[in-house]
Amino acid sequence: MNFKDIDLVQEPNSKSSLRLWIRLLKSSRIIENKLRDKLRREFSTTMPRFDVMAALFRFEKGLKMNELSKLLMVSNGNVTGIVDRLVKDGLIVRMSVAGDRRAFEVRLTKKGHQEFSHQAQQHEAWVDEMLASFCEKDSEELLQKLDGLISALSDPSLEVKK
Amino acid sequence: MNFKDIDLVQEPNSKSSLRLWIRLLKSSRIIENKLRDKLRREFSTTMPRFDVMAALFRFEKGLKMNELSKLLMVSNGNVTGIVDRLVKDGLIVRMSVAGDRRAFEVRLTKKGHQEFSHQAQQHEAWVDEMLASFCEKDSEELLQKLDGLISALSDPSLEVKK
DNA sequence: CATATATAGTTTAAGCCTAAAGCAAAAACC
DNA sequence: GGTTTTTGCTTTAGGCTTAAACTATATATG
Repeated sequence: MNFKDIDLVQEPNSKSSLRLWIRLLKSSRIIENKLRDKLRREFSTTMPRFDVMAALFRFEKGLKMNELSKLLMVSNGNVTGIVDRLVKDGLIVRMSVAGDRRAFEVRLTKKGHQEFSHQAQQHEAWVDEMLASFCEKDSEELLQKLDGLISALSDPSLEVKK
Repeated sequence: MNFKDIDLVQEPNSKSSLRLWIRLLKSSRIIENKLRDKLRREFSTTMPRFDVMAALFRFEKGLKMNELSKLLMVSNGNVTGIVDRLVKDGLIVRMSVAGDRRAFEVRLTKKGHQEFSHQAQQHEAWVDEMLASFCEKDSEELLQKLDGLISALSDPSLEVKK
């Protein structure tokens, strides 16, 4: 992908909601694409793997599969596959939960913890490099606006009718 | 997916760049998930299909495969598959380009145009419904900040080193 | 002109992702 | 206690996505 051509994209004169959504999608796609590229080149890993490990890094005691899937906002079955591969690579482990023979706790292994610590540091540096110039100016405001957006989106009273 | 549980997600105290990126990703995931759901339920279609048709709707004269992939910021091979399926469904056509036997122009068929017009109207209404309450307040500012972000991201001088 | 390089697009392998169906265990109900 | 419903997770089928390899055509270069 060549990111120099992105400015070919020009939005039509639509309502502000739609324009907002298109910008939102575009900015996160740009960042996502760059990060994916870096993760692959530098660490031979992917965003979904990184995301799972990040969640487990934060919740040291471990997470159940369904907690993981809620946290990452992806489907249940999706998590199964990613976790399978991380287990195969010795980066995480499934542990049975006392009192519930259906459930698993997933945790980082020592190797996984080490590997992720290193990756996370670089990852943060990349994000910083990408956003630094923007963040000097007015990141705090954008941050707050996005928070407002997120809570508006999560407000059940506004839930799009099922 | 149950969107009522999204507020379980709480970010750690990290640098503002990282926090900004996480929020950005989260807000677009919420919207993306809701729209995917609606598109599937109402029109039995997907976001990638919708995106391709939207691009072709805007560029009535048609687009070449590589133009499409730049516009949508996805890989070349990805577009091939989506276009294949849309062609099979009679919604778009591949037309040969005079003077270049490698290239194709892709265009909406009459059926595709009709179908998309209808979908686009609903799509805009959904986005509006989701974002309306937020947009009344301060969408214009957020819009401009995202534009600033996008141009900062697209600035080659800041390009993350290959 | 002949060769080299670049461009347009497809194919492939592997992973990501969803919805829906399925399985087993737990919880609720009667 | 026995039945029903719910919950936790996996499997499946099908589509999405990428990077890399590949084919064919076009362009540049000597």
